[in-house]
Amino acid sequence: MSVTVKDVARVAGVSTATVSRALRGFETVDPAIRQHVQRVAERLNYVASPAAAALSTGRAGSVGVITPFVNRLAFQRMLAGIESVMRGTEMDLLLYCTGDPSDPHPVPPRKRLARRVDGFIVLSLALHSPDVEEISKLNMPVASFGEQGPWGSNVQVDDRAGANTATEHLIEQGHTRIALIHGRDAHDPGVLEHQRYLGFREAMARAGLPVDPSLVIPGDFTIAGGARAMSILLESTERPPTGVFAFSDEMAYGAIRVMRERGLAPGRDIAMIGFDGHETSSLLDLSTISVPFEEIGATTARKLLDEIEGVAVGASGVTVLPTELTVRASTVPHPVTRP
Amino acid sequence: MSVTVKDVARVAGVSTATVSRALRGFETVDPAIRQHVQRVAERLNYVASPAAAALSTGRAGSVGVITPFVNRLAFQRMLAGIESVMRGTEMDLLLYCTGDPSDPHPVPPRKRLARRVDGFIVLSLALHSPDVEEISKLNMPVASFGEQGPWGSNVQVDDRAGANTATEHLIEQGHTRIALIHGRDAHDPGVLEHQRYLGFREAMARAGLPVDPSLVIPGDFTIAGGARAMSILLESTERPPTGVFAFSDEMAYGAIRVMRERGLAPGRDIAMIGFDGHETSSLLDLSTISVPFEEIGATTARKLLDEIEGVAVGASGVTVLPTELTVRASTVPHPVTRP
DNA sequence: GTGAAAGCGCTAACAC
DNA sequence: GTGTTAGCGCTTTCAC
Repeated sequence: MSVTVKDVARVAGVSTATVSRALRGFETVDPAIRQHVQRVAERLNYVASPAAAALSTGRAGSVGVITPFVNRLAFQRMLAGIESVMRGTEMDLLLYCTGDPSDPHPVPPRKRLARRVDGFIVLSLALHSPDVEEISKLNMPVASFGEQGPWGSNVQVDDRAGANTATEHLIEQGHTRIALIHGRDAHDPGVLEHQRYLGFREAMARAGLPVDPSLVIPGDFTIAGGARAMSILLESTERPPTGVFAFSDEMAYGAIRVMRERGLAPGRDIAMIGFDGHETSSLLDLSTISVPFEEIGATTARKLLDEIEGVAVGASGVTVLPTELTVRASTVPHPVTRP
Repeated sequence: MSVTVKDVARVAGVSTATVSRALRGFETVDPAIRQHVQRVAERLNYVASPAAAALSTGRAGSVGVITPFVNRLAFQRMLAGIESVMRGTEMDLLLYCTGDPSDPHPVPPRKRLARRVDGFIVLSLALHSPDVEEISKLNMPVASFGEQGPWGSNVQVDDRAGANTATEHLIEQGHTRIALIHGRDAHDPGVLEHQRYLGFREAMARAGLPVDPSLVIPGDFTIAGGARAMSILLESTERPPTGVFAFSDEMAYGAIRVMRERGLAPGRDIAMIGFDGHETSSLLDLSTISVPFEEIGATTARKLLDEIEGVAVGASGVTVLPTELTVRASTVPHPVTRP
């Protein structure tokens, strides 16, 4: 079918073993021969079959990225970071979408994941999701972003502190009636966003402010969901909030849209702060907690590679990356002449 | 190391061939035996080694997505579409970033791509890029979005018509001094955006309007690039344009940011229209040409699968997806009471 | 330093 | 229908 080691060996006048060694740059090969073999391989346009190599070595030569969502800005930014690291590697990048609660996965994850890769990068999977269990059963190198699972390597941001800061910021601006747009089940301790919820509650408690349950609305982490949440806040609440903290910039976008549709201006009528720090948020003058997602992706990827290489067997530990409060006009309407 | 066909065969009391056939649901296996084998495999937690299967069948069991950029909204949306199709498949999804002019790829693409996948989804690669050549040399199933390469299956949007419509829209609003923020080399016929450029020129010509070269600025398809372009338009031009057409929403975002920083409002002071129709554009009241990227991704993926299955050998042809003009306040400032 | 040969785990002829 | 057997293309002992 295509050119194999044998062909290269024959043409180069050496054994297949030597070809294999030469092409992988082993020191134990006579430099002259190595060069010769490489040249022949080049000329023959030889590329080793990854499948055969994988079968023989037991290493797949690739890593898998597992995430519940591909259509979120945070994912895109993490993927960019991962890609930038993997690019310098010989390894392939596989993408697995799973854990999306709305998808009753037809193919059981284990079957998809096992044996195909040398390790996994797990992004933002809920801790108690069945997939997490499957993955850890696979007993392979794993590096994750989000809550630390039953594996060693993990990257986090201090969601709790970030949420705390965001809430404090609203409080400092004089708001006492603060609404929360969370994702799905912020109250559930097994869920990623729970940390943010804790941070929110803490800040409120510290300021002696009550958390009005009718002001805590799910927004599904999407723009549309954020819009729905804001509609609820504006309609079905007798007394609307004066400040809103959304657990993601995207939900804040939706909320802002709804506000505008009703002639309300973020920052002037209702203060709004998001979480994520996406680039588009600066255009909307949205205050937010900036999260270094690109760096998160890159760091997670590097950790996984270390684990695979055996550099950090078992655990390269937890890395906590900082978040940062970015203040814009949606919380602090500055007196800029804005025609 | 782990459980293999042999183990299953031994436990089930049949041959490895039967195991293989049973597990893949062949009709030629006694239903009772098939069930039995499946049960045993299940109990043993057996998962076939993809590497071995690939080596044996000559099929990799995966498809590769090739794109020059991962950090663009358009890519994310196409990827979401691709993923939604691949999810229903047994195939893996590999991601290759290449063709980014700023990256002197250290690993030659051919070596990365050959033999690893059963086919490629090629997104937005410039026609004359070396990668395109490499890919077609590989002689594998390919489905692409963008300009039609030397392969059969292709998905496009009518960029020319879209750009035409956008430009016409500005002209209809009474603009005669219209600036263009393109990506890199709109003049180069081998480049994707060239079609948009043609559409722009046509509309201008038809209206008898001149294309002022000093109003044609590259923006690199990024927010930052769009901002730079707008700065140039506002500063180094004696007479700024009254209307701006950006070849991507993202560049329009940057342009809008710069306008705002100078107290200018899109739609009121300068009309602005983008291209892509991303969700965030509605928040910025940005008029745009909406492109169905999710559908593009899904359609391209389906075409590739067809090619791989042999359903559409050689060429499933070209599919042109429609774009749509979305008018918002950045070009038609409606008299809405906007406090 | 290099070659011969035995796998890696699966599939596909071919024979029964 | 099912089993036997010969690979798929590479890597890797183990001799030399």
